[in-house]
Amino acid sequence: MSVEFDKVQIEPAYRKVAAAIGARVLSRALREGERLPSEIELARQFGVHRSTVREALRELESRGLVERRPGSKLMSVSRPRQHAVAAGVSQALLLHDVTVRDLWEALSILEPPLAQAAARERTAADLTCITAAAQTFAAARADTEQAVASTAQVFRCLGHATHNPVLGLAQEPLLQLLEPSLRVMIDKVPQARSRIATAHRRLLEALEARDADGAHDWMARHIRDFRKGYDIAGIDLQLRLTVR
Amino acid sequence: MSVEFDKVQIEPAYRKVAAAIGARVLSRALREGERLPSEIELARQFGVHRSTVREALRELESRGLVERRPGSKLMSVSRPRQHAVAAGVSQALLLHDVTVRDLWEALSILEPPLAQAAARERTAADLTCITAAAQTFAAARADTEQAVASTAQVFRCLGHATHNPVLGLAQEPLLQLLEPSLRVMIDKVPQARSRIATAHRRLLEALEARDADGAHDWMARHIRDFRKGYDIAGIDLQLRLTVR
DNA sequence: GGTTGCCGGTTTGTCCGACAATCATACGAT
DNA sequence: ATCGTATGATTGTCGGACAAACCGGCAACC
Repeated sequence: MSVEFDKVQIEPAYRKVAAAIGARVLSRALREGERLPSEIELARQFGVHRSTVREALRELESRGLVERRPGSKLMSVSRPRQHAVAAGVSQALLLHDVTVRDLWEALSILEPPLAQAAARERTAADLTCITAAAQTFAAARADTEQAVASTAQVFRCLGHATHNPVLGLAQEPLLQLLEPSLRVMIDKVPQARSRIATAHRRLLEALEARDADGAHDWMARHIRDFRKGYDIAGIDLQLRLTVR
Repeated sequence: MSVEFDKVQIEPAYRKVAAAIGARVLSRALREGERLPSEIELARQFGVHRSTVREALRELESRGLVERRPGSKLMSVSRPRQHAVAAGVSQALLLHDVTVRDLWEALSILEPPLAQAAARERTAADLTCITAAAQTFAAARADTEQAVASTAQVFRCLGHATHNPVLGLAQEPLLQLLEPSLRVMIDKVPQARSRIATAHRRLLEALEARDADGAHDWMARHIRDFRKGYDIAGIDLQLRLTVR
C-alpha cells in the first residue's frame, strides 16, 4: 500500500507578509483609516527586505484592504470599495464568456425583489437620491452618455435604498456590464428613453407610497423592456459581452 | 471666475505595467494558458527594472489574471477563478458589516429563481452532481463539517446547473458567508438535518421532472427553514457576520 | 495676518546589482 | 531504460542607492 503525502507547499515571503497584514485587517485588529508603518519599519518587523514588503503591499492594495489616502505617503487600512470589488467581478465574468442573455436573466431575477425591498426600507434621503438620478435621465435628451450613466445610477440608488450591502454589491457588477449594451440600445431604439422615463416615474411613485409590490412589478416591466430593446436594436442575446 | 484644474494624477510605473498587461488579457490579445515572458524580458520590454515588473505581477496575480501553473516558473495568463473572486467579495462584505439578516435576505431573493432556472437548464450531468452532494449530506450523520460543506455543495451544483455564470458567481460569496452560521445552526438545531435532507429530496425530484415552479417553491421553503433554524439556534439576525 | 520661500527629515518609487534555490533540458554513465 | 550530473534560465530575496515628493517649522515679506 502506498502512503500518500500531502503536497508540500512553500509560500513565498511576500505572500506570508500579505496574509499576516490581511488577517489583521479582517479581524479588525487594524481598524479602517489606521495608518500602516512605513515600508522600512514593516520590513524590520517582518525581518524581510523592503522589496518583499512592497510586493505584499501591492497585493493588499489590489484587494482593497489598504490604500493610500490622498496627501499621505503612508498606506492606511481601508475597506474594499464597492465599485472596485465589482470591477473585479465584472472582469471575471467577461473572461468567463458571459452573454447578454446571462446578464439579462440575472437582472430579471435580482432587480424586482431588490426594488421591492427598497420600497420597504427606503428613507427620505434615498428617495431624494433616486429622484435626482431620474431627473438627470429625463434631462439627458441628447446626451447618450449621461442617459446611460443616470439609468445605472437609479439602480445604484435603489440598491442603496435596500440598506442591504449584499444586494448592493451583488447588483453592481451587473450594472457595470450593462452599460455598454445599454448605450447601444438607447441610441438605436427611439422609444427607449420614454419607456425608461416612465418606468422611473412609476418606480418612484411606488417607492414614495412604500408600495413594495408595485415597485416589484414596475421593475419587472422595466427589465422586460430591456429585453425588448435588445430585440429591436438587433442585439443578439447569445453575444458575449465586451469590454468598455 | 475661478479656473478649476483637474487633479493631476501620477501613476506609478508598476501600475502602468500592470494595466498594460491586464488590458491585453482583458482584450484576449493574450489568451488563457499562454505563458508570459520572464520577468527580465518584461523589464526589458517595458524599460523598467525587474522589481517594478514584480510589483505589477503581484497585482495581476491577486486579480487572478495571471497565475503560476504548478511545475512552471513562468507566469501564465488565467481567468479569475470563481472561488477566488467570491472570496474577495466575501471579505469586502464582512468589512462592510453585513448582518445575518442581510445574508438571509439575499439568499431568499436569489436562490428560488436560481433553482427555477436550474430546473429548466439542467443537464443529466448536473443532476448527478447534485445527487452526489445530497447523498454526501445524508451520509454525514455525525460529521458537522461535511454536512455544512455538502449543503453548500448542493447550492453550488444548482448554480452550475443554471449554465449562467452570473448566477453562479453571484451566489458563491453568499455560500462562503453562510458556512459559519450554518455550522452553528446544524449543531444546535436537532431537526435541521432532516429538514435539509427533505428539501434536497424534493428539489431533486423537481429538477428531475424539470418542474421549475416546484424547484422554486421547495427552494423558497429551504431558505425559510434557515431562518427558522437561526431563531431556534438563538442566532441574532442583527449580528454581524464573522470570519471563518 | 496671510503668503511665500527655504531647510531638514521622512517616505516612496525606482533602480542597480547580486546570489541561492529550483527546475528544464541535454548529455553522458551504468 | 534508468539514473546522475552539468548547464542554463528563472524566480525569490537581499543589500544598498538616489531622486522626487511631502511634512512641519521657521524666517522673510507684502
